Amino acid sequence: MKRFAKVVVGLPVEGPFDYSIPDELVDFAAIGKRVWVPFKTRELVGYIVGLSDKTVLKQTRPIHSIIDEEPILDKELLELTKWISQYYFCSWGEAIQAVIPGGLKKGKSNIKQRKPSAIGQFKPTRDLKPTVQQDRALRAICNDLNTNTHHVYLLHGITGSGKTEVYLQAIGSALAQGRSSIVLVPEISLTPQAVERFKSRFQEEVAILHSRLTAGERFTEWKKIKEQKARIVVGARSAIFAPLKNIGLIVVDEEHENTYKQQDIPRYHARDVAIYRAKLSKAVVILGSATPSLESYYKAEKNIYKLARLTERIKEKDLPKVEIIDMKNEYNLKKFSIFSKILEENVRDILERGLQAILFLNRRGFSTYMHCKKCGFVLKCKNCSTTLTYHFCDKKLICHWCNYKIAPPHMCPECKSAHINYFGMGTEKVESEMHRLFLDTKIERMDTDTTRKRGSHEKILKDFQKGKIQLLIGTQMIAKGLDYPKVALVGVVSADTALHIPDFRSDERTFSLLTQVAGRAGRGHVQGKVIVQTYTPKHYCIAAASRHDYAEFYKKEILQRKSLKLPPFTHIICITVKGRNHDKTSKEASNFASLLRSVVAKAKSINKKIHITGPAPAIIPRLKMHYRWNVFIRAKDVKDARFYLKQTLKQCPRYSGVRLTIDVDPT
DNA sequence: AGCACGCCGACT
DNA sequence: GTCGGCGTGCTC
Repeated sequence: MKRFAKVVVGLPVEGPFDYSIPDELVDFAAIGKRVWVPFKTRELVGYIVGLSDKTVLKQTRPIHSIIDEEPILDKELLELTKWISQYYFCSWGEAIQAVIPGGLKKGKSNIKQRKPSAIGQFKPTRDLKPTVQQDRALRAICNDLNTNTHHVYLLHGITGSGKTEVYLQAIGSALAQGRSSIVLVPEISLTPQAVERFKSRFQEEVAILHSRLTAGERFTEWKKIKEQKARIVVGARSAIFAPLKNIGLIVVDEEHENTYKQQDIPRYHARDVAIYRAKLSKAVVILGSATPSLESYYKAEKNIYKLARLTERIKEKDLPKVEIIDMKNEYNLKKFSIFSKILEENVRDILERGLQAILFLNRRGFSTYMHCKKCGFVLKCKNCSTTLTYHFCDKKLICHWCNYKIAPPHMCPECKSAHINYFGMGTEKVESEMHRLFLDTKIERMDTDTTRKRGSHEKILKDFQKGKIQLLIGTQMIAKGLDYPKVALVGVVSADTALHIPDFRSDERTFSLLTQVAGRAGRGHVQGKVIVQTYTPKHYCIAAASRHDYAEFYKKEILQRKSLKLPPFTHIICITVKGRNHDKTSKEASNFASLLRSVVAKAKSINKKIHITGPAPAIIPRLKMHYRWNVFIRAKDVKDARFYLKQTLKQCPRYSGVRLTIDVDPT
């Protein structure tokens, strides 16, 4: 007779906790069900993760009630959440909270269901005849599906090479065997056009999950999946937790996107969770990208993943011509503008011809760096080669990785000119400058500020499609998914703003952003043109992107990562120390770092390669009245890094007035 | 996390 | 005298 239940709760406390099961509930208790339990002075929702006929405790409190008739979590999802809690340093209960729909966390057993709004009729489509390359990839994938073999495929395909058709046919094969599929897409590209391809092919079998669903809508989709009325799930990050049974295939589209990393607890990476979940159910994973992450491509090179390439564009259209403008030359023209002469002339020409243009700019004006307008030199850290950022409070340039500091120079260290200055600009500036230059043009800005309201995103795009907008200015979000035939020009106002973000992945992001942006021009019959403005035209990530050359970029970048001991050669864990008091926070951060160093030093007999850097101020050193300092651990094997961190956390005293947060594999 | 307990300073 | 500040400990 199982008289005790092991229960976890959605708080940052380790469990599980043992509760006794009252006689009248014994027959109904089951693993995966929610319960109401007394917890200290409160009553909380808990999750049963185990049943037992004994306990080591002298005294237990009873479960108050059992909420569910049927378990809401199966064995597989329980194992997955347990792994997440261990890997990402959160409690098991917190990991479970990420898996179930919002309303269920509050102990409700029935949420008012609502049908998601955009259900229309979808004209059925059939499989297209695959190209030779698509066919090669599909054969291998289907073979693994037939033999229940877990493999990860990296599908490296340039824009327009037909990755989606591969996904569709692989899903079809899985379905033919009665196995279900998950397709993860970045939130931003979950547009009606993208969803339509899946709905058209598989109709009612498809459930859609995204962040803009209301609680009722989400619950409707979740139930539909749980009751096996839909066996294909298309959704953003958290769709990886869809309650499907018998999963055969998981697709992670645009696998390099950092929106797959959740930025609050549990800080999981959906791509990595996907791979673990697939392992549990012997499923195939397809990671698709035109610009794969260094991590994934490296694993493909090492044969840990299988590489499948799509190098031909389906409609045989040429990739657009990319022109790089060296802004150093523009500066010598004396009169300074953020637009080069060539960009201005091209925009004018496009507008006169009645076509459309997109101007692209990365925001983040606040991380100011120093650069020389004459020779393009940018101040970097001598140890880490990350860009130094200017701090207004102590008037110094600081490295956010190792805390190296210098006073801002008055003269360029490279060319000795005095034209060295701070740099940073935003989309508003671009918009106002364009208004000044082209008075009667219909210009619209699209970024997180102008798309906060529900539906405004779609409205701007619709207006653009109808031609109500001639010139569209925006950030990341216009880089993806847009496919409008009248766009003949894409201008990148400053490739450098992305490049000089003080982060070791800034090169990678710049390359993929430029590659993606370049794919936006000339989708119709007009020949497209891309203009990229930069002070560093020779930088490999800009030069390689202009030639659409991933291999070239990868070759250079991977050497850099190797010499600096960065991913994929190491895993990083970032520990952030937060507190209200400036001195106390920095002091406790130092204390923590020293303790961590001593723990590692003591265990050095095993001679594992662990690198600890910091504390250094966080990129945003002061946020919401809290000071933030980072300590970084890097290790070849994450297990080692996790082990030493765990040891340190056990030993570390409760620092007064500060709080620690842990981010494994931060982005 | 969030709640109770406990130990010190400012006030009716 | 006691109200309330927040540092500390604990949750089956």
